[in-house]
Amino acid sequence: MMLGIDFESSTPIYLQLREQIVKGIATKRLAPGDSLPSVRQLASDLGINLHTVNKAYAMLKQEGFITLHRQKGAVINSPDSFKTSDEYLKQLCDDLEPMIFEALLRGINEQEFSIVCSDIFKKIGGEKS
Amino acid sequence: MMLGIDFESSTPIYLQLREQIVKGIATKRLAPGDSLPSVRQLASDLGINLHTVNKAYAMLKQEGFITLHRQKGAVINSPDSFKTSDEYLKQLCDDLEPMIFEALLRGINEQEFSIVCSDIFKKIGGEKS
Amino acid sequence: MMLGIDFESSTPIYLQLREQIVKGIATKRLAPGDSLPSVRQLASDLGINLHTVNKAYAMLKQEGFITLHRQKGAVINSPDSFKTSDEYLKQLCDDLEPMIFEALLRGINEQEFSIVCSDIFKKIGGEKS
Amino acid sequence: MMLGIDFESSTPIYLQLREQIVKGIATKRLAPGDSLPSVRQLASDLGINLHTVNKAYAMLKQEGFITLHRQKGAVINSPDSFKTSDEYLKQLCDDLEPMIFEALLRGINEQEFSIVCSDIFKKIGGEKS
DNA sequence: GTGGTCTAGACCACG
DNA sequence: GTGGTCTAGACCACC
Repeated sequence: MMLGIDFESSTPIYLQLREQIVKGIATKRLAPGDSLPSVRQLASDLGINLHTVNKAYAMLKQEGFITLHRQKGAVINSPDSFKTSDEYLKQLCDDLEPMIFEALLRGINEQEFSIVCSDIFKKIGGEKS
Repeated sequence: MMLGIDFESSTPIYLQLREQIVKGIATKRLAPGDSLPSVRQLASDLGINLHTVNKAYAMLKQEGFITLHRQKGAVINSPDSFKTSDEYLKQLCDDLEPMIFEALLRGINEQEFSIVCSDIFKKIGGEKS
Repeated sequence: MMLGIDFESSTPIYLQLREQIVKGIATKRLAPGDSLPSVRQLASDLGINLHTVNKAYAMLKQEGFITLHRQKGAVINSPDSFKTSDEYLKQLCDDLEPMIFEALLRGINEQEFSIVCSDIFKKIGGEKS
Repeated sequence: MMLGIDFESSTPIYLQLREQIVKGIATKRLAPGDSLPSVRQLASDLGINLHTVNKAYAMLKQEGFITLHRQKGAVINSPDSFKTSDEYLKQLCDDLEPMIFEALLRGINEQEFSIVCSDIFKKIGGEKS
């Protein structure tokens, strides 16, 4: 599992970490039961702070994506355990809305926006190695 | 023009302000040529500091959405002037991608995601009063 | 003499006014001895404040470009009276230097910069109607 | 890196700061990858407020000249990333034009103006130590 | 009256 | 330690 961190990005490292792992699960490169590297391991691999990895793991745990075992470290949960919640759906809409407003303002209509999304889905499909 | 600020939100006030104004333009409630309240006015209306409003206005100006007029204050630009740029499109994809990964992970497939977007577009259409 | 003011520009109106008049003299559209409109006249023509025009005229006078007569109003001086001063030359260099630094940084070399200047001179030649 | 601020100047401090840094990069005294002092550091060194430095850095970041790194502070970008844009070229002409008009008016012809520019380029070459 | 600049001091998120 | 955000209050240029 390759984790690429962009140290110049404005999105915090721990969030990038979380995103990458989420991405790994979504694309099946990380299957349920798989273990993530230990906090120390990953931190030293990426050259980042322990706390940063910890924060990402804690977040993933809190969201139900992984389970933290004392010995086995971080383990990917079964996808069944984190189905769509109304709460999440609402969050998604709230995040999407301002993006769509801006897209509209920049001359992107519903159809074009749909194509952009579709392209991303396609790209993901291709990555499902 | 109603501007509602959520002081509890984790997104900075000046960004909320920006979003609201972008929204106002996208829904035609703010037409090209319309004036926005003065920095001081809006700040006092919202009970926030004038610098915060200033920052939002400066950003909108920099993005080409408004023009800071000599004494008429802030004026909405014509939508023709801020068409889609490749740069923006790339940004949009980069923002969208992690959201889509997470949606997938939570059991939302492409079609469902599309419906969510579509619903937002519809909602916007309705607000275009 | 057409004076075009850009109310959206960030350069103050009185400076735009000054620039335009300087331009008029440089391109010979305003010859020595010619009169400028009265302060009141010009202000009302352009829809701007009296003080603004006044400020521009005062500046031009102070620089020796025009003479303010009580009755005849503002009159263009002979070009002989405002020859290059060392002081001006120094000012010019100081203004030019940062622009040249930035040009360099943006990949414009001396020759290209020279062409840009040359083009402007050519354009001016053409306007000398 | 010597940064000299002229507190008497009418050009804002944050712009002077920006100019100086641009100058530093153009003359290679600041190479890609080099770090700038932290906002607080520079502010205290110069005896100015940290917000003023911040504004300059934010501007340089927005222009693509530097990257605000997570903890390494501000880092100079590679010059490849900020090549000439049409937009910039237009801006340059607009800035240059009035200066050239005034130069003409003060008896400086195209050739002499060219020499002035050339001298500045030479001077820069000399500073490239 | 407008926005632009500068200062000062505070809190927070990130690492 | 870093930068990002917000507040507060001041002065200035422009109109």
